[in-house]
Formats: sequence, structure tokens, C-alpha cells
Amino acid sequence: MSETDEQPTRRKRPSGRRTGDSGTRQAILGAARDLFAQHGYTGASMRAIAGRAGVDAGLIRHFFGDKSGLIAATLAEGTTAPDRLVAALRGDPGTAGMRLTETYFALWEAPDTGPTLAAVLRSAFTSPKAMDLLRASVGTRIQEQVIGVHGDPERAAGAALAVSHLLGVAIARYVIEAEPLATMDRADVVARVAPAVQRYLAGESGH
Amino acid sequence: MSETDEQPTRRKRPSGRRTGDSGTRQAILGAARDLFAQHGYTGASMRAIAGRAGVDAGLIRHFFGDKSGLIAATLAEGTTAPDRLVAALRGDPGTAGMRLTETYFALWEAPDTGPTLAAVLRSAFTSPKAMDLLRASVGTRIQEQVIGVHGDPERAAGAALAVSHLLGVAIARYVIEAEPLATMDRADVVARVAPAVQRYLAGESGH
DNA sequence: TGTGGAGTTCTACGTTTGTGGAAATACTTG
DNA sequence: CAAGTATTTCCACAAACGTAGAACTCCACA
Repeated sequence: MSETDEQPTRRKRPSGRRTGDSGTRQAILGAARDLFAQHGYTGASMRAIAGRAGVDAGLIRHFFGDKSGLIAATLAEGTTAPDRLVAALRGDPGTAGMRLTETYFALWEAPDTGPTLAAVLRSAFTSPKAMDLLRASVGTRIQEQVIGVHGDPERAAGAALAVSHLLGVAIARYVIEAEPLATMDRADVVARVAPAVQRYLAGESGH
Repeated sequence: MSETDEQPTRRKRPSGRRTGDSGTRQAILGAARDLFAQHGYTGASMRAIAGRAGVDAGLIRHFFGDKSGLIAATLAEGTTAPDRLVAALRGDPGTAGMRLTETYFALWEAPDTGPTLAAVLRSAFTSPKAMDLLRASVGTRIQEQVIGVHGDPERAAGAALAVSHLLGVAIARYVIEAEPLATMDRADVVARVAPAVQRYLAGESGH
């Protein structure tokens, strides 16, 4: 009837390998990062990610196995952030809080690291891998650097509180978008938050 | 063979109204609160909620219409929390930070208010209603009380930062369960956090 | 006493989801 | 040039989800 057995003029996209090195793997990771950041782990469907990357969903399976493999690879891409935070702590202890705070918010607003941070946060509630990463970022890395050689466990709590504070402000500003935090200048936010972070890192009682 | 057309001895649960006033509506709200707190809005399915409440899923539809109606009713149950936080701010401004911090963590650990706070937080990413509630809690209510009669907009930022700080620590302690925050005594956490909150509320620059 | 409404269960429909397999095409290596 | 491997598409499946409707039972009120 309406079907033309011979030579259908309207072909679907042909299967098979494309010519040249199509940066498909990277396109998928970029799309996954953006959609995980917007809708979280379960909220971002494989088909939606594939669609944004302009490929078929089967490719995700081919490259990353299953969905948990995809988010693992996605989050592994943006591993530079924790290192830069730890690096910010080295140097004069009297201004470490300022440097840490500055670096933290700069990371959130940089186009290459910000979406990954948002992806971790938004996915944490529904993906064990993202939750582990978030727990580690609040936990070990920074605490080790603050505790340092002396190994004062008293300061671990201070380090955790400093990071928790930064996390809370980031959530309010970038995720919840609560006013006036969301529209304040970054420098203004940093200037107000840094003293509190500094006090936590220094271990002052603060009465 | 195994089917008995006449007089099936094994009856399924009979439909129809139960005798006595079964607090079913409240059972559903309790189950919804717990499951929203554990798995978030989309993560908690209607069937799971109905199952936990010991009723059929159709009942949820009967009482609350659809899923968004259910979470609206669930979150409307625990509306006492914001009021108590605002109330904690009244009184001596010099110790308002301490009272606010104390009240905040007490609410998180009280069996009647804690799960609702967790439900709001975990559902915020996938339910617009929960997100609105969260935004309002970081925003308006507390800011109004802090700004007070004078209407100093400068202090709105301080109030938002104070709440953001509390939110961040609560997330780290109760949701992420990062050490050592998760296992610290509540009094210890409060004692460490309160000074920072106090400074934000007082509007000190803090250099 | 009988009639309507509220509470309650069951079954089912359409959609979306993650996953799996089969086939097609291009590149690579012998 | 032949064989194998990597990339890519399509189709299909089973499960879970929100929602819908029909039927059944009990209570309140006329």
C-alpha cells in the first residue's frame, strides 16, 4: 500500500560507524553532566541524555555499560575541584579561610567546574556514587589538610563545619536561588562568608 | 483443579468501608512523610506509600487527588517549624543566634518535626512545592523578623547567610552523615555553630 | 426503612524507564 | 584485499509508575 518496499526515499538515520573521529564519548559526558546537574540522577533519563548528545541511547550502554557507569564516568571528569580546594589551604594560615572561600565560589561559577558540582549535589540523593563523592568532599580531603602534621582531631570538626557552611551557602545561592543571596555579587558573598570560615579553620571558640 | 468456582475459601481483602473511624487519612500522611523523607518526591512511589500505610493506592487518589496534592498535604502538616524558628529570634538580640541555632537542631531531631524537615529537603529537587517551601524558609520569614521595624536591607543578607549556614550543617549532619559531624553531640554542634550565626544576625563585619 | 455519600479494594490502561540484542557501517590490522 | 573490531542505529522487552474507573461496603440521615 503506502509502503514502498524498494528504495524508500525517506531513510532513517543509517546505522554503522561514522567517518572521522566523532567526539561522541565526550558529547555524551557533557550532556550527562548538564542533565544530571539540572534534574539529578534519576530525573535525567538515558534517552534524554542521548538526545541532547545527538546520539542513540544504545551508545551510552556501549561506552559506559549502565547508568551508574555513566554517572561514575561523568563525575570522574571533574575531579580537579577538590584538589584546588586543598591547594587553596596551603600557605599563610591566617588567610586560609579567605582563599578557600574565594576558590570555592569561583569553582561554582566557572563554566567547566560549576556544572559538575551541581551534578554531584543534585544527584546525591538518588545516586550512591554521587553521595559518596559528596560525603568525601565534606569529609576526608579537607580535614586531612587542616589537621595537618599535628593530627589534632579537635580541628576536624572545625574543618567539617567550614565546608558545611560553604556547602549551605552554595545550595542557597545556586540551587534554591534564595534572595538576596542569589543575586548578590560573588565578591560580596565571599567577603561576608570568609571570616566565619576562617574562624572555623583556626579553631577559635568565638565567644 | 486448584481453582474453586464455588465458595472460594481464600477471599482477597474485601472492599467497602471499614467499621469504626479508621484514621486512614492520617496513616497515609505519616507514611508519605516518612517515604518522602527517605527517598524524595519522585523516589517515593504511590504504591510504596500506600503499602506502608496499609491501604490501597486508590485511597490516596480519593483523599488527595494526585501526587502533588499528597505532598502538599504532607508538608502542610509540619508547618509549626518556621513559626518556632521565628519565635526563637524574639527577645535579647545578643543571644538570638544561640536560641535560633538551638531551636533549629532541636527541630531536626524531634520525632514529630524532624522527618518533615527531611521530607522538604529531599523532595525539593523534584517537587516544585517542596522547593518553594525550602526557598521560603531560607528567605522571607526569618529575614523579615531580623530586619524588623527598621527595614535595614543590609541585614537581609546576614539573615540569609545565617539560615544557609544552619541548612548546610544540617545537610552534612543528617543527610550526608559526614563525620565527625554526624556523631557529635548536638550540644557540641550548637555551641560551635551559634557564634557564627550570632555574628551574621548582628551584622558584624568580622575582620 | 431506604437512599445517598464516604471509605475501600481491585483491575487496567498508557507512558516512561533501563536494558538487551541484532544488524549496519566504518576503521584497522594482517 | 580480507578479517576483525569499534562505532552506531533500530527494535523490543519487562518492569514500574501515575492515574482512572468500577464495584463493594458501611454509615448518616430523611
